[in-house]
Amino acid sequence: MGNSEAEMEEDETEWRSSFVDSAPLSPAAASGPSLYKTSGPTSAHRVILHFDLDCFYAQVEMIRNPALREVPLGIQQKYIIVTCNYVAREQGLTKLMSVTDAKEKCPQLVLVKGEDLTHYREMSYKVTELLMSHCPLVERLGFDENFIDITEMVDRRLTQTPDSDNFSVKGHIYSHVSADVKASDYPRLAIGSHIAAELREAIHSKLGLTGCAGIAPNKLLAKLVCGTFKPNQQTTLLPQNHGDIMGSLSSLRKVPGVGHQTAKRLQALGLVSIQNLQLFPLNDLAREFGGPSAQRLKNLAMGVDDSPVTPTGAPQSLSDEDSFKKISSAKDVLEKIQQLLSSLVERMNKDGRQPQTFRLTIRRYSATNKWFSRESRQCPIPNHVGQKITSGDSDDAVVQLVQLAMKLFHKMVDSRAAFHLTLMNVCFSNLQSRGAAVSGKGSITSFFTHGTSPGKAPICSSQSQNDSSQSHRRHHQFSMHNMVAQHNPQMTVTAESACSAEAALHGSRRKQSSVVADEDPPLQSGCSTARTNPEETGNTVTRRLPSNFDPDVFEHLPQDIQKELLSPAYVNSIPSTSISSLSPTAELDPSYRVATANHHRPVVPSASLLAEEGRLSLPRSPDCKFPGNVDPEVFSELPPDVQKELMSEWKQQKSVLKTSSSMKPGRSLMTKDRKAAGKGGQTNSLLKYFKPS
DNA sequence: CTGGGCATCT
DNA sequence: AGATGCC
Repeated sequence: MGNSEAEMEEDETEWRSSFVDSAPLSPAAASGPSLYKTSGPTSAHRVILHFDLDCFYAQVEMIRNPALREVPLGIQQKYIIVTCNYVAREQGLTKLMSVTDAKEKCPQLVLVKGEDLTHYREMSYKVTELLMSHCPLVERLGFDENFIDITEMVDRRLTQTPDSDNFSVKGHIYSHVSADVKASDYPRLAIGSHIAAELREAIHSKLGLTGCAGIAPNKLLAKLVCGTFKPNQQTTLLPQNHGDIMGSLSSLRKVPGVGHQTAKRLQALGLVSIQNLQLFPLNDLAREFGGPSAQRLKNLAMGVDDSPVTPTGAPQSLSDEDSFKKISSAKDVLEKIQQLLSSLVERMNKDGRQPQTFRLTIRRYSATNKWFSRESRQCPIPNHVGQKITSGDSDDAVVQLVQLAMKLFHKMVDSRAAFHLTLMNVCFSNLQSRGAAVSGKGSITSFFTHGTSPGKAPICSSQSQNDSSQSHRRHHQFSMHNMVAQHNPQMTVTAESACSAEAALHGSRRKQSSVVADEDPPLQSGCSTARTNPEETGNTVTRRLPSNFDPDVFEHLPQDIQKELLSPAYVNSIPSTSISSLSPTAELDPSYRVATANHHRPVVPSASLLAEEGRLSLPRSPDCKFPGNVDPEVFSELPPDVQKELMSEWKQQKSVLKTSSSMKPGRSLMTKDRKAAGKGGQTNSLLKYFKPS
């Protein structure tokens, strides 16, 4: 593809505007041209980083035991080497090699079992948080990769960098010799490369990990270019080489987003190479994949990827699984479930959120398709069981969950007949934060579960870290010191970093353009929300309030209730009548974005309080339905304990036994409000994934 | 002798 | 619930 730079850029712009989603361009693209249109075509583009840690599991193990650095090391899961260090790679080892093959190639190979992901998971989240402390738009991809949208950070630096003659590009430049490239022609990529270098250095100095970075205008290209120099190096992709890097891929399967199945279907159409797909008529492609998927595939082949960097919150599900040669007795099933649940419940408890749904997955043995065909069944978790998880009554919780799991198991497997399982998985999902609101239409019916354990969900207030220049140091008692200080004694991390990371999460599901508005004043017209949303121009309390909120009521609440109402999960669950820009100082201010309860009744205190007072707010729960012969009025007069018991029994009948008699016509459970409740509730507790233990 | 997670879409 | 995809 001999496209000149300008042509290539034009091409991509036209592709974008002519099809794909008609969504507006990225915030920077929308706000950029007015500020930077003289700086060339690249100004309208995002700057995206992709980070990929080098042989991540092996690095973690080498940190835990430095002696391993000098030997060929493989991380073993069952019979597979999932990754290995570079000493081992020099001897021909690769990822996902069987232990047999690996030992053959490298008899002195040292193996460490890596089936327990705890340490990797913890370190993984430390990396994500460290990145977030510099820039809130971080999206995780697996445990060892992160995307970062640094567009706004770049733009900010650009305005502060008067001297465009001193630009340089850090690290490699794809298919160029750095000296041949005039960095000032690509000021934003050049700045991006410096930010990438700084972030890599931060990860190295504070966490002791090395990794690669790719700098490009979208996630696809950033990921592809990231891998061109390994390990522990970084590469910037210039616009005139977009076509080159796509063309360099040896098969369509190398395109992120094209998996085994998609590659097979493409091959059935005669498409094997990138160019095959680029030239294939969209209509024909759409016949096979449907319009949207076809468009996406073609775009990918062209190196076009408009998908945003979507900040990853706390995980939406926690699961634990084990594979094995054979389980074929009910007793073994029960023991395996118990073992899996014990560890999962512990993790869930540390998370702090309360799971509403439980799922059991199995894989049956079959000579054909051995690693395929998983089956699962799921059901709601009775509230009193969920509370045992949250409250730390783990043993009891496990006992009851095992019962649930066995019921689900028997829905899939007739244990009177012979069976042969090779995998079991237990999963908690529909995770509900303490303080998360369950909203009916228009009103917010909230009930707070939990009550104590203040350390679990710290409410953070802070300001965002400036990306380079000035700093307003403000120290809060925060958890990041322990977290980062494990093996590197001299490092210090200010509380603001961690807090800004947390603050970023508050806005994680917000429109991207509104997320970054930190304390740097120079960013006047750069922030599109400041212009478009009049709510954002004012900082007074009342402007932040939803219209049905009464400030007087709020003021008279106990302080901890106020805190609950201000918690991010609760705030985020509000239908966003006002989208706040993420002002870090606003985070400090208790009056920052106040949530409201339905003001027809008093502001709802915590569920524990309600329960103690004997007023369980049952009818407000959307997935709760009375059997037809129960009078709600009568029910409400029952003692809370009895209410709870009845409720969970009904729920269990409906979901597990699935007897049609107890299933009332009308709405099925768990269908609405998924988004509001689920998404909004999760951000509150991501922090726990960043804390030690 | 092909892990153990996670997410999204349908 | 399952399929598919990412690591």
